[in-house]
Amino acid sequence: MSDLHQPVLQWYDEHARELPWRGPSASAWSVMVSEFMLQQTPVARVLPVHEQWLSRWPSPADLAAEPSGEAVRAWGRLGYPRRALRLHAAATAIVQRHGGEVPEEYDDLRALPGIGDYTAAAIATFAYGRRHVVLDTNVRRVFARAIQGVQFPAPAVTKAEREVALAVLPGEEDAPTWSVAVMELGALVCTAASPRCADCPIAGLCAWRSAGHPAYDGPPRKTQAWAGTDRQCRGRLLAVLRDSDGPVHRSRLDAAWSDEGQRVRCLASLVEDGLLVHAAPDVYALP
DNA sequence: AAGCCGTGGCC
DNA sequence: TGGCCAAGGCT
Repeated sequence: MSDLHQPVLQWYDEHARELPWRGPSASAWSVMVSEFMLQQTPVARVLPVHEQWLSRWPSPADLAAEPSGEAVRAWGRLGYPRRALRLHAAATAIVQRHGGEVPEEYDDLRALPGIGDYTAAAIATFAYGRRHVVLDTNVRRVFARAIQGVQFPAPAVTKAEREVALAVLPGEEDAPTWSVAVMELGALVCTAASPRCADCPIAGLCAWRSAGHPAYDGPPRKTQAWAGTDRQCRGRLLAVLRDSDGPVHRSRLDAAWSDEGQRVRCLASLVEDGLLVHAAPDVYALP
C-alpha cells in the first residue's frame, strides 16, 4: 500500500496547480470558503468568486456582520445557493461559539451548518495539518481504480472505502499533502470520463489497469434531470433577485417562468429555504 | 436512504 | 448534440 506514497507525492510536487487556498499563506477561513464553494463546483469557476469573497470578507466576523442576502448575491452563479446561506450561518456560529476563529477540531467543524464528513476532514487537514480520512469524489475514484480495481466507486461511501483510505493514510507529517495529492491526481489524471493513464505515476501499481480496465458493472449511476424542473425554475427566479439592486415586484418574477403553478411553488420553497423574503405584498427581496 | 438542490463546460 | 460531470450536504 505504501508503495503508492512516494510516486504520488513526487508527482504532486511536480504537477500541483497553484491555488490561492493552498500554501502556508492561506488562512483557515480561506480554506473553509474554498471548500464550501468547491462542493460540486469546478475549480475554474470558484477562483474569481473566492478572491472576491476573501477580499470583501477577510474573516468569519466580516461575513457574519452582513445580512445573509449579501452572501447569496455575492455567490453569483456558482450554483446551489443554499451553500452561501450555510456558509453565512457557519460564520455566524464561529463568531458565537469559537471566538471568531475557524475551529480546529473535526467534531467542532462537523457541527457547523453545511459541513459534512468530507468538508470537516478537509478543513482540519488542509488548514490545520491534522490527520483525517479525506474522501471526496476524486479520492474515491482513484482508490476504486488503483486499489479496488474497478472503474467507479459505489454510489455512496462504504465502510470498506473508509477502511482502505485509512489503511493508506500516512502519518500526520505527510497526511495533508497525501490527501491533496490524491485529490489532484483524480482531478487532473485519473479523471472520470477519460483517464490519462500514460501520465499516471502509479499506473504500474493500478489494479484496474492490471485487470484490463474492466467496465463499470455496478448499479446505474443516477443522472439529474434539468429542463423544466423546480431546480431550473428556482434558479431563474433567484437570478432575477441577484441581478437586481433591491426588492423586485412579482411581475418581474412572473416574467421569468411561465408555468404559474410551478412558479408559485418554487417561490414558496425559496422563501422556506431562506433564500428569499416576502418583503411586502407582491414584493420579494434577498434576505 | 434515495432524492433533491444550480450551473456551465466538455467530448 | 446532449448526457455526463464537478473538492457534497441535508432530509
